[in-house]
Amino acid sequence: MAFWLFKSEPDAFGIDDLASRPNKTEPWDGVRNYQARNFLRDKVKKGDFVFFYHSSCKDVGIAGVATIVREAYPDESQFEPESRYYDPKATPEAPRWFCVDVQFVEKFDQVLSLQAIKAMSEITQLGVVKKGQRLSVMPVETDEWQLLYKSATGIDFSS
DNA sequence: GCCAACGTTGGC
DNA sequence: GCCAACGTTGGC
Repeated sequence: MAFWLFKSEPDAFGIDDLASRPNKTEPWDGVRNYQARNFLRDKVKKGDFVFFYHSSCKDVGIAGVATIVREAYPDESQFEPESRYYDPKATPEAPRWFCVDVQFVEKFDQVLSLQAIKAMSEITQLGVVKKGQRLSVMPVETDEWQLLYKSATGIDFSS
């Protein structure tokens, strides 16, 4: 079991949107960066946990937790010419982009802000605090997950 | 809206 | 394979 951080712009799709979906589940599609794609395709497994991060908005930071309920499968939007995620070089026989399904677990009472995360001296590996890491899908070290979760909720994380 | 930091593209 | 130009990301 592993831990991840997924970024999304809440104006487009935020944690409240995930919570209101049928089964509180939604495909995490539209990832169009190869390094992030490789994580999704090869490393993200069913049962893994995800910090749902809100970017480019008023309250930037970790908004809550989700879990992986379906592992990598081809992202349909790459085949749809009208989609903003359309990729003319991708075919169903040779898909280039993948998605996973995520399910809502919990929303934090308040967003664990980027500012607060940066202020935690123990958090040194997380991509959002490191210079030049703008992946939309990134791994989270287990010990840093525990610290961040405790900081956000006041309780120890347990699956 | 600014702009730094990346990633991708394409000519050579 | 290099690298300049261009597009995108994302905090501020």
